[in-house]
Amino acid sequence: MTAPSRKTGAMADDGDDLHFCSTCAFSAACMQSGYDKSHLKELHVLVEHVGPFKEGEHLFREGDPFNAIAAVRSGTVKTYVTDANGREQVQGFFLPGEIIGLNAISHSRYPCNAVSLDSVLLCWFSFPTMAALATRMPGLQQQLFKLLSEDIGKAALLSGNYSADERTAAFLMGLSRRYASRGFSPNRFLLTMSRTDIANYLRLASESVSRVFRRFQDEGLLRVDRREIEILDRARLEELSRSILRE
Amino acid sequence: MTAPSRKTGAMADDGDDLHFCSTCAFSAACMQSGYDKSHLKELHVLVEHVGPFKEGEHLFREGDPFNAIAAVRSGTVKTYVTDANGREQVQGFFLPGEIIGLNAISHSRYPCNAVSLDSVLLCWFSFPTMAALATRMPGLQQQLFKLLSEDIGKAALLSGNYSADERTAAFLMGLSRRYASRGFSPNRFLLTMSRTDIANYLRLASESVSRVFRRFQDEGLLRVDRREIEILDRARLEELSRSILRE
DNA sequence: CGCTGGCTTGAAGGCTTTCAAAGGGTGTGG
DNA sequence: CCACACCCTTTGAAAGCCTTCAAGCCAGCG
Repeated sequence: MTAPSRKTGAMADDGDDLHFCSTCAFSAACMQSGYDKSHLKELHVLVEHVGPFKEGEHLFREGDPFNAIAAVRSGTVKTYVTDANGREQVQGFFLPGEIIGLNAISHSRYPCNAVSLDSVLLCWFSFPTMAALATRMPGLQQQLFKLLSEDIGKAALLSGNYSADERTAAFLMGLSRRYASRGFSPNRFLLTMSRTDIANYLRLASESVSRVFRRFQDEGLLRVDRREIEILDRARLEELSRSILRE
Repeated sequence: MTAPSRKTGAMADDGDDLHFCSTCAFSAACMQSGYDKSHLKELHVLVEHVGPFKEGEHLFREGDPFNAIAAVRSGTVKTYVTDANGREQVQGFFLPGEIIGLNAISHSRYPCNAVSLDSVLLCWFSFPTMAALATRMPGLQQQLFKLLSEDIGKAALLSGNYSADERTAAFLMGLSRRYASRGFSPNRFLLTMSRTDIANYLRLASESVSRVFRRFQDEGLLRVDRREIEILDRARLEELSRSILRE
């Protein structure tokens, strides 16, 4: 699967008039044959390219009226809620090609905050428009069902009572796989989030994340230099994360 | 919202030829006006009533080919997976009117086991058929999106690092509300699952569940007699579960 | 050069688990 | 109808893992 023709500059990799970014979660629905150009065009027309958002800028906040889902085009997005004690609970990190806002469909408002961790570009899809189009494009409907269903499973993953080691390993292997599927190295990547963010996501104290990283490094599983990660013993990390990722 | 006409006997409360059980999660899509009888009939025709399943009987197992979702008509269903260490991880309990199998849509196979905790009757919906019908019934499509989206949120609820007290309180208040919405007493109900099941769901040791129940009783929050629960201090339990249930 | 904020490291404490054993229903067989 | 066994549940005590608290470290930056 080769990338579509690209433009250069800040708004790059947004595909041309009749093609979508190859990394987008909707690409399967868009690029498959069987639909005529008019359908493709309809889907394309409902996309609104927005950004760039600067680091720390919010894409939406809890309680904002919901009307659209978003595909990350570049950068990383963190979603989170603030609990009764004022503590931040990170719900997820979204890499390019991944979809934000699916958990808002059942409400009329976004149930969480979304903030950019670096420079972020988005494709914004009006959800009512997309749902209407889905009634005429079974492939699109199917893709939406699939994305929604996947997120149910993802949310269940970290709910187990796993050890700090298992959680951390699963987090790293998860990132590794997702980067790999975008064509990046699975064994060397940069963490775009802080230790605190990772800890809030894994439901650990940030000190615990530090300690696990340190120990993983001492045991030769990986190399950590600030936010730079290198996987050294993939097999062992897979083993540790097996119970969470269910391969 | 009154119940539809009912029959007596084992297969009771399945509605008549043109009405669905009023407690079913699809009732909103079915009973709303705006659809003519033929649509209702189509939806009704794709339903297959099955059961009763006896306690401990499996509705499906992890790895079984997926082709249908199910609405619980009566009884309680538990879904679970077995992790790498052979430990059971309970994913959820499903009361009458609730839908099982939504997390299977993204796979071709069920990603978990489903077992009945008591005598269970089901409405079985062929998912391909339902999806096809949804392209002609926007209300049905919307309802499916909504149910899927809700489940994402539900799965995220218990993933926080909450205390045993908060988890237990949230579990009880959650059950209370769900029973209440079905027309049962919110303050007195029977637990259909064992302490072990509750513990596996809440990610606690079963001993911890016992201890919390005991302490809640000593503090006058509730009365526990084996599987019989009576809520005595609803305000305090709501308070405890607030951070999980988010109001 | 010193400040700031994120990260790391150490030690003490707490909540939950684990291990162990007793209690109490339920069902079966005598 | 009673006795016994089985299993779920409850209770107690010790251990473990992670958190909390506290302080030091390091890179980036004004």
